[in-house]
Amino acid sequence: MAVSVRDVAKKAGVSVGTVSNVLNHPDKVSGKAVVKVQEAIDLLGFVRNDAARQLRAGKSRSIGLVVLDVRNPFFADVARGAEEAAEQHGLSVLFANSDENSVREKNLLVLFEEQRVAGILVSPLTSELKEIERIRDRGTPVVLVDRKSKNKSFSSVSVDDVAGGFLAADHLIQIGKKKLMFAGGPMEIQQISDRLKGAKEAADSGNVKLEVSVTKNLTVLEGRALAAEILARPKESRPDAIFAANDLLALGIIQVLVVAPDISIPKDIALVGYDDISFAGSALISLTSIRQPSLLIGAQAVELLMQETEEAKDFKKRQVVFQPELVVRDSTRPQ
Amino acid sequence: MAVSVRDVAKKAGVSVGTVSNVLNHPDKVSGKAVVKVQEAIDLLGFVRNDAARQLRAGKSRSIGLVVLDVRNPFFADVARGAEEAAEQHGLSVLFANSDENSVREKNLLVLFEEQRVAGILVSPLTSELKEIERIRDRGTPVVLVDRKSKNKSFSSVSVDDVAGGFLAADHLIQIGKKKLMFAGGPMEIQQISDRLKGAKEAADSGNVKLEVSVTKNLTVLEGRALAAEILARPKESRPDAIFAANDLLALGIIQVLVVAPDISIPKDIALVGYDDISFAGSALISLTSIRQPSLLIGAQAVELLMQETEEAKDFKKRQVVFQPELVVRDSTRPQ
DNA sequence: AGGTAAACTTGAATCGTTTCAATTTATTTA
DNA sequence: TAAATAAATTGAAACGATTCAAGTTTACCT
Repeated sequence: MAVSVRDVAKKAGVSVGTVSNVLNHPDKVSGKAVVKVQEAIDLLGFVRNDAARQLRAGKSRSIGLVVLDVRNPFFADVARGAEEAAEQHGLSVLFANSDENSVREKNLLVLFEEQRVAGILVSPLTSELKEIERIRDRGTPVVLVDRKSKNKSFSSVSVDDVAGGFLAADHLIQIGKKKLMFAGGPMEIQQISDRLKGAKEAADSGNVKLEVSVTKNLTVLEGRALAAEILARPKESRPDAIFAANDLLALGIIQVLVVAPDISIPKDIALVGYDDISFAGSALISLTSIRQPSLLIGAQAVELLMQETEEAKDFKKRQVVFQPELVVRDSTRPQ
Repeated sequence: MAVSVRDVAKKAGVSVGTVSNVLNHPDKVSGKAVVKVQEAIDLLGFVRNDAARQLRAGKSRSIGLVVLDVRNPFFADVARGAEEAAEQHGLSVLFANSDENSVREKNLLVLFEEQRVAGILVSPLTSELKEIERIRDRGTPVVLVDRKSKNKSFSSVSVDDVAGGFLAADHLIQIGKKKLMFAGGPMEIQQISDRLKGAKEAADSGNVKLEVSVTKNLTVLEGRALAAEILARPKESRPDAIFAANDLLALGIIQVLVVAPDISIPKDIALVGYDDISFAGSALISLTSIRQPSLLIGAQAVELLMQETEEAKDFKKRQVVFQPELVVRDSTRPQ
C-alpha cells in the first residue's frame, strides 16, 4: 500500500499533474507519457485512493438506496433497476436495508449523508419524514420509493395499489365470478387497504358481492388456515373467487384447495394473488397475479434524482405513479 | 452544504482541534466547550465529511462483501451475520452482488480496493483467484466465503457439502428406505457434486441402492418434470426416497407427487431437500431439509478478517468448515 | 504567593488526489 | 527562420477532518 500518485510520478519521471491526467484525461497527454505512467502504475501496484478523489471532488459518485428488506424480491428488483439506470449516469449504487428498524434507518441515512452521496433513494419506514426533510434541506437530493409524500415536498415513485386491487377484482368479475372474497391484512398497511379499496370499487361497479376476510399477516400458513376455514363451510356459502393481498397468501390457499376432492380451480374457486413473485408462475396451478414494474420503479427513481440534481433547487417535485399489470395464469384461466 | 469544522469552530469561538475533539474524544474536552460546539453544529447543520476522515485515517471503517446473488436467501443471511459481527467491531458492511458476472466481480473488487475498505469478503465466481491474490498482496485482507482455497493461501469459511449429502441420504436410510434417488445438477457446480458424493458414501455404507438423476438446473419446474417421469414408471422401479440437491427442486417434486392418487408422502416416497429456504417449512407437506448456518458463516468470516488485520501479515490462514444440520419435517416423518 | 501538575486548547502539518494558471516544448505559418 | 499558435507539462493550492507538539489556563498544595 501507500503508493501515491507522487510515487508513480517519480518512477515515471513526470509530474503528479501528468499522472493525474493519464488517469482522468488521457487525451490531454502524449502517448509516450501514457505508456511511461502506465508502466509505473503496474510496476508499483498503484491503486487510486477514492477518499482523496472524493474529498477533492466534493461529491461521491454513488447514490444510496435504503430499502425495508433486501430479501423481498420486489426491492431486489427495484435495486437492480436503480443500478442499471445509475450506471448510465456513471454512478454506482450502495445498498442498505433498514430491516424495518427506524434506528437502523436513521444510521444509514446519516452514513450516506456523511459520504456525500449524489443522492438518496429511500423507502421510508414511517411517514415521519422530519429527518429526511432535514437531509434534503442540507442539500442531498432525496427521492421516495414505494411511497408518496403527502405534501408533495418530495419527488417520489410509487405504484397505484387501488388500481391493482381494481384490476384483480375486475378480472374475476369478467370471467363470470359472482361471490368474491378479499383476503389480507393487517389493514393498517397502506398498500393492503388500498388494494381492498380498489377491489371494492370493482365489486360495486360490477354489482357483485365482496366478502372481506382480514388476516393477521400475509404468509403461506395464514393462507392455509383461511382455506381450511372456507372448506369447512357449506358449499353454497363459499366464495367462487378469492383475491389475496399477496402471492404467499394465495399460494397457501391453493395448497389446501388443490387437494380438496370437491373443488376444482378455477372452476369452483378462482384465485388472484399480488406481487407476481417467482413462485407464482411455478406453483402446481400457476397463479394469476398483479405485477408491479419493479425494475422501472428503481430506474425512474434514479431519473428523478438526476433531474433534481441538475435543475435548480426550487425544482418542482414530481410524483410518478406506475400502474400495475395483470398477469393471467391457470388459477383464473378456464381450461 | 459546505459547512466544515472550521465554520463550526468560528461559530463556537474555539479552534478546529477542539471541534474535532468534541466529535472524537469528548473526554478530552471541557463540558462548556462540548455544549458550545454542539450548539454550533446543530445551528449550522454540520455533517462530517467522511472522505476527509478516511483520507486522514488512511482506512475506511467498512468491509466489502461481494456475493454471487443478493436474492439468494443464503447470501442474504450471510450478509446479516456479517453485518452483526462487523457492528461489534465498529465497522459497517457494504453489500454488492456480482450477479455471477466476472466483469462485475472485478469492478466491485477494484471499487472496494479504491475505497481502502478494512477488508473484503468474497464468494468468488471462479477458482481463478489471481486478481484476488493481487489485491491481498497489496494489503487488503481477503476472506473467501462459501469456498475453500485449494492452496490454503486464503482464510475461508465454507460448509461441508459432502457431510450435508451424507446427512440427507443417511437419514433416508435410517427411516428404512432402500431405493434412494439423488436429483440435481449440473454436476460442474462443486457444491452439487459434493452433495452427491456424500450421498454415495451414505448409500455405500448403508448397503442401499442410489440412482442418480442429473437435472439441468435446480428449479421448481425441473422438479415437476422429474416427478412426472417417476410417476410414469411402473411402481416397482420407482425410488422410495429422493434427495434433491436443493429445496426448489424438492418442492417441484412434492407438488406433483402430492396430487398423484397412488402415492403417499413419506410412506411411498420420502423427500429431503437442501438449503432450508423459508418455503420449505410452509409447503403443504413440510419439507425435511439440510440447513447451513448462514448467519454464522457471515459472522465467522468477519472474525477471520479481524484476525488477519490485527496479526502480522504472515498470519497463518485458517480454513473454517461448518457442518450442516438436518431439519426433519413431514416429508420424511412417518405419521 | 509561589510552584507544580493536571487539564485543556491551539493551529500548523498531514493524508492523496485533482485542478488550473503558468511555463515549457512542439508544430505550423508567413 | 522568426513569429505565432497549439500541445504538453509542471507544481503549488485546495478539499476537510484529525493529530500532536507546544502553549495556556486551571486546580491544588504548601
